[in-house]
Amino acid sequence: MNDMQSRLRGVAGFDAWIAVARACQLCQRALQKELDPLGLEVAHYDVLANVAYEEGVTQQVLARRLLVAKSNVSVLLSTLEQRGLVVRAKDKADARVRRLTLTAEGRGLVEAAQKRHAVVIEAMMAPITAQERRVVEDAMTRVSTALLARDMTKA
Amino acid sequence: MNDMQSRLRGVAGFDAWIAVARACQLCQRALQKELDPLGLEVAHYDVLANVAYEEGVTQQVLARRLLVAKSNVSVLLSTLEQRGLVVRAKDKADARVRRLTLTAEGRGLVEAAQKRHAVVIEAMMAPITAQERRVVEDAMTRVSTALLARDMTKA
DNA sequence: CTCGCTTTGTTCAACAATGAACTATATAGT
DNA sequence: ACTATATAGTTCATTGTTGAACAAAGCGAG
Repeated sequence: MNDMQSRLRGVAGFDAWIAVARACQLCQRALQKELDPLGLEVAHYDVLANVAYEEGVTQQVLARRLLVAKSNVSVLLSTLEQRGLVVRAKDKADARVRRLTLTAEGRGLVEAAQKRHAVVIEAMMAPITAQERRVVEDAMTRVSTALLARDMTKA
Repeated sequence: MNDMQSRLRGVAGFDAWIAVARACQLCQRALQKELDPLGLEVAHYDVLANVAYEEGVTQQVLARRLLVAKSNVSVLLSTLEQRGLVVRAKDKADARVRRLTLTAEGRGLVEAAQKRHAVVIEAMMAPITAQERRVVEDAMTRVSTALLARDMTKA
């Protein structure tokens, strides 16, 4: 799916999709490279950035947002907690849920990471006009909706 | 990077990019689900589809196209060869390279898979106009170029 | 109250992808 | 020719991600 000139040439939108998938893959790598000096994996950064955005978020919500398995979130958070970047606090109302917050160190790191993330985004979006960005965002949002609507995403 | 409402709100193009990444992730899942009945992983399908497109392609070229490690291509092909879908033939001119071709069974399978792939692409692209598709393809191509140009992708 | 059913999070075994080290062939410079 | 360097492919140890099974806590209907 990443690829490729693999050819479904007849299918409308195929070439467009290949371009999207390719750009995505390359962006992932670029971001990883940018985060390397911070000793941060993209997966860890994703978690931190989301906790930064919404302090007190739960792991389930995080998993759904990031589109990763909740077991994975659990493991990622164990690491981040051990590194002293995140705190898992028991919710008072519901003893099942853990509310996630950043430590001061975590906040510092995520801010540094976001600066680097911004560099990547700006560099790769530079050749795209504001209008194009709007079209892309709009179109991709509808693609996601279409995929979710048909429930093409889960067993 | 997949995510998220994680917020670099100030950065132009960030939201657009999030939409792209999310759509990508969802598409990946949708395709996998569609290929499940054929007993085919997306990674294997990617390889088969590329060999179908260019018979006689080499593993290195394949790896570069698919943006995966060549060691991975090697393993994937071992599996596919054992399943009788692909043949690795020694090149006569250069004894290092293996030329890849599909068996009759491989061709049959990849055609079936492509039909299913087409279903996914068509479903998700349905709500996007032809003009939008052009904009998206064009924009994403430039994004890839920008990322490659700065060599933001490799150590 | 309590018997099911759902939800949150964890653990674990299986597996897929990676980078590094390696073999073997080929090519270029002297 | 001869060494050095580059390329094609494989192998292997490591790592990240997943799904299934699980424990613990809440919820809802009788």
